[in-house]
Amino acid sequence: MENCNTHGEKMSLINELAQGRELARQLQIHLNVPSSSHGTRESLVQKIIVSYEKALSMLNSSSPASGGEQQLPTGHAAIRMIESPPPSLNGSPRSEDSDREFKDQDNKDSSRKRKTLPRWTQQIRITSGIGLEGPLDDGFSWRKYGQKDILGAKYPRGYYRCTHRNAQCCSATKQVQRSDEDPTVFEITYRGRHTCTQASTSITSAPPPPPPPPPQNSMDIVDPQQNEQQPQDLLLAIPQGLTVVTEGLDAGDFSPPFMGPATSGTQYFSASEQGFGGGSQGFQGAECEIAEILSSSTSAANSPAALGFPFGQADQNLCPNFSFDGPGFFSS
DNA sequence: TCTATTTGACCCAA
DNA sequence: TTGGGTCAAATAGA
Repeated sequence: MENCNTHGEKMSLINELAQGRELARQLQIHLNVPSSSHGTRESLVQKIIVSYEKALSMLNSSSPASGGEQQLPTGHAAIRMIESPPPSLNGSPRSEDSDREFKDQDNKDSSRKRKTLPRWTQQIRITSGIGLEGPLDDGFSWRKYGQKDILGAKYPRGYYRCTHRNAQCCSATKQVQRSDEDPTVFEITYRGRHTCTQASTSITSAPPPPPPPPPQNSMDIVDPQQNEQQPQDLLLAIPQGLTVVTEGLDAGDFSPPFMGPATSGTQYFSASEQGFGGGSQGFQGAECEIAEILSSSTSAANSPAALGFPFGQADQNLCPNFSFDGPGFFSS
């Protein structure tokens, strides 16, 4: 474990730096996109700063000796990364642990600790007519468990967890935050991975499409051309054409090079209704499996390769239909 | 009756 | 101390 921690720190550091670089690239791209919102740029700058500060903090205080816990001294969003440092190590016991541990018996290793789950973000832009009902439907059953106004954000953030949380101990959650700068853009932050089999079960009856994002470092690029869409209309009826951008921002355990530096820059998913229907099932099923694979690999895990692997393999072994390119995102 | 959503309160991390 | 994340009771809808 300690090794993992030490190694983990290193990885975290690397990830932070790589993330910073990625974000800088994104920013660069955004700067070249006239229609890119100011807010987006700012948020990128923020992320870059945070990222580098974290990296510096790690370096400064970094005596890996500190076994475990990757607390970031200066305390910013210490959050993120880390797949599953056992709660016990993670410290901060307290009533919380005693209480919750009890309740969250299922997800022991990811208890309710906020920072222990890997996170990654997708930005989804609704460009035209895909029905947007409730939370963006990514193929999984989510149950809303909360909503909160976020400081500085125009729109409240919705909190969702996997419907099968109890039944199948699935600890996946997601947060949906609509961009205040560009209401057509939804930032979806996924946490944890689906360990449930809902995908496979729901598949039998014609369900929806695909999935959440494989953690990966990519970009959040907004299609300039789509920018003209009107929020209201879009929200009511989104014809077809939804763009999804993922940022593996917080997936500390995922190595940046995952997608390959050159290509990772632009993970720009677009989906049409057609895309939804087709391949979605397989995708979905695969996704869940992937989640499992990831879970295991990440917890074991230190090797980026191991992380990248599942996708490539899953793609072929688990489900031929698995593809990021055609994943639908909203089902109706 | 069951399931999902809403919402106020609580707790934790920063 | 504050903001974010989660819980759980109340409520609504199927």
